[in-house]
Amino acid sequence: MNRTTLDSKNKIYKAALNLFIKKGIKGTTTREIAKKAGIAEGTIYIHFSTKDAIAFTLFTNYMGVFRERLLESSKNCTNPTFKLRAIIHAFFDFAKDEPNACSYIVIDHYTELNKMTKEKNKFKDIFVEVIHDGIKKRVFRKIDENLGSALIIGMINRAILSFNNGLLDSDYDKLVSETVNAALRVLEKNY
Amino acid sequence: MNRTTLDSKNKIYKAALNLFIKKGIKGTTTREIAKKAGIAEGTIYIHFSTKDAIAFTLFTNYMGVFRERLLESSKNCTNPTFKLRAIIHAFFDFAKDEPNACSYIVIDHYTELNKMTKEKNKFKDIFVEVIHDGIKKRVFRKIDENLGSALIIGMINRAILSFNNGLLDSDYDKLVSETVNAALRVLEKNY
Amino acid sequence: MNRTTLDSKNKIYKAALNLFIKKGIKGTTTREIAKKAGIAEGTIYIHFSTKDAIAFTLFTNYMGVFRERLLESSKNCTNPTFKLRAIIHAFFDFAKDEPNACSYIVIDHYTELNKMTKEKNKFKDIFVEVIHDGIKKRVFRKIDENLGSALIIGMINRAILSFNNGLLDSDYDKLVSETVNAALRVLEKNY
Amino acid sequence: MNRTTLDSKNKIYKAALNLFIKKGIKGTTTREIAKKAGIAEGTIYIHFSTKDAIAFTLFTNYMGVFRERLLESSKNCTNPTFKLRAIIHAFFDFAKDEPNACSYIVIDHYTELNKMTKEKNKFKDIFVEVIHDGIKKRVFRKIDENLGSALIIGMINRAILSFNNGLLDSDYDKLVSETVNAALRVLEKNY
DNA sequence: AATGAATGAGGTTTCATTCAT
DNA sequence: GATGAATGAAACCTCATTCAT
Repeated sequence: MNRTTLDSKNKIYKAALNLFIKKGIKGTTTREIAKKAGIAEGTIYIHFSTKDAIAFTLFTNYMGVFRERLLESSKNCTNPTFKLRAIIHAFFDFAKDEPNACSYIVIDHYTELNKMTKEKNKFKDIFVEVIHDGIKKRVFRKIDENLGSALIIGMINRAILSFNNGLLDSDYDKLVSETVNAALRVLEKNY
Repeated sequence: MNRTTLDSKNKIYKAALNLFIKKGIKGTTTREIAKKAGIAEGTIYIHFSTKDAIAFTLFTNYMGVFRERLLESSKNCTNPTFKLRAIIHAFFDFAKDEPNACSYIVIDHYTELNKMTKEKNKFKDIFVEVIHDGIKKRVFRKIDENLGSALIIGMINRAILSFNNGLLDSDYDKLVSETVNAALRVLEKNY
Repeated sequence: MNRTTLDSKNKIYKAALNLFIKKGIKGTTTREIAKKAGIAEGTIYIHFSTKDAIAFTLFTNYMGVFRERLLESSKNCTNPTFKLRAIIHAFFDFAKDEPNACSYIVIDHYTELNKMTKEKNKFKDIFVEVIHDGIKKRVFRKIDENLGSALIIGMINRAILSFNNGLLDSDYDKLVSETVNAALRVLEKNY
Repeated sequence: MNRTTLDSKNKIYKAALNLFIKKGIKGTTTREIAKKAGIAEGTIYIHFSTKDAIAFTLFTNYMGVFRERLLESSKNCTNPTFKLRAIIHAFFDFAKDEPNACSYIVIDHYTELNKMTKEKNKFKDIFVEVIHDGIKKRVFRKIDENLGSALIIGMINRAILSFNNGLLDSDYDKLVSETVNAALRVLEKNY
């Protein structure tokens, strides 16, 4: 792949992501994508077989990046509390660095993306494992690990969503530490 | 409105809701709605001006019902802890009684519904008020009330979502009490 | 199916057939069909699922009619010579009554229609059977029946094609009798 | 023209001919031609101005070759019967040596090629002349020469088509001699 | 009120052709 | 000459909405 190819492809990715999170996948037209990307409509089909293929590839690629960042962030922690904190920080960092991608794969597009991906919530297992480990090490209280993950992920999601919508007064760092705090309150024994 | 009218209208509501939560609003065609409702496509336009009007009315109506149920459930509680517990129970009850409506207005369709309603999260204020009251009464710790609401609502949402997707082992009552427990851990002082 | 439906559908059939024989199936656009039929482009898709479905249905329907006319024409003949004559007459009659249909299913569109129909040349068997019978009855000379059919059908096809293109001076009746004569020369013993 | 040019051009001819007879001219894309020829799509336009120019040139070139072979085969025959036999043999030989070209110019693509060539059936005159001569020499019976040509050409076409489609049991030599026999039965006086 | 065929604007996709490299 | 990404006109098809019955 040469420079030009990458350029066009990336322009499409960027434009499509932008539009998908604002108007949904179905709600975004190829004409809009092309216009926003500054290319011809036909060019889309050099790089992708269908409009949905853009949506799918965006999802898959960013989910991969997201997972890696979560895993990377916590790989050196042995203490479950630190590990959980690291993952939550990484989650918020991703939301800050790649707000569109984060909205797209995590926050908003549940229904439309459900049709595309069989392995739903492909990052949930990372939380499950941390919680599992924390329980085994008696740092976390006994709780269904899947429920624990759901509660923590739900808090993070909604916190980011509310922040992005300007509904929160806190600054971002405060938001993160408060969410970590809340997560530990939910999970830790001595609370 | 006579019997027949109501019948047709209700059939449309039911069919549309069903399809909207599965395929999204944009992803659902009027033909599909008519077919599922067992009526002709043209009949839809006797009762609604546009397809989006169905989506909007569904949202508004159910949001009204939902709000009422949350408010009704807690109107006799003075203790913030009991009040919060009551609201969460009402939330889960609504999700059980009207799973489609609940998915539609609360859980899934953030992006598509955003376009329709300016007053986002029209039930969030109920949580905000309870938390505000709890803090004033020194039952809950000091926390940005909007953040607190976001965390609690996020947990509930994701818990219901996970349950509906068959990802949790717990039975429903256990799920509810665990979620209440988690919410109180997040908010109460003595945790 | 009410009047209107039939009207639209028939208009589409007629327009499409007309264009298909002139420009080919691939060479005919849905826009042209709609325009010639005097309907909206979208209307086509109420009655047919795809453009190719029109082509296929046209082929199947007319091939059915054509076969029936060949069979009907010869059902009362026992003498193979008479039978063959009757079938050839029926062939030419069809070409005269329904020149477009005849062109479409028999004469021109070999390549395009091949893709649509597995049972190629669905009328060849009628010729094969007559020849088979004629050989058994010692009226026709021994010849591979499939080759015999091919030769006769080939002559008829090309005769009609040449006539339609204005390349022949003969009037139609002369053309038919000459072709019958040629067919019998090819097949009969005493020639 | 150097070696390379010829190579590319010939690759295009070969690939295009192959695809045209299978899928039609309209049904074949330049991308397919390029792929089958093992060249880039743009290269086509170095050698040909349009896709249709390939189709037209293929037709014209092969028609020239075909005519020459028919003429060459019979140039030393004075006897009309021998001459006709020679031409039919040459026809079948061409169909054997260049099956794709033969399919393309003679057998299949009547409709699509009609648009390209004004002098239709550019080889028909060869048959007309032989028949004319045969009639004059009282070897052939009186028959409209154009009709006679149509009948003979129709038989040959259909015989080859049936053979190529595997519908005939005869071997090729038998097929040829049977067709010659049939042609003479149609034309010769003493039949 | 109910129907469902018809509409036509607009969506997705294809493809012959161009052009910078 | 050769490449293949880019173009954009035009193809096929969809679908919310209308309207005659």
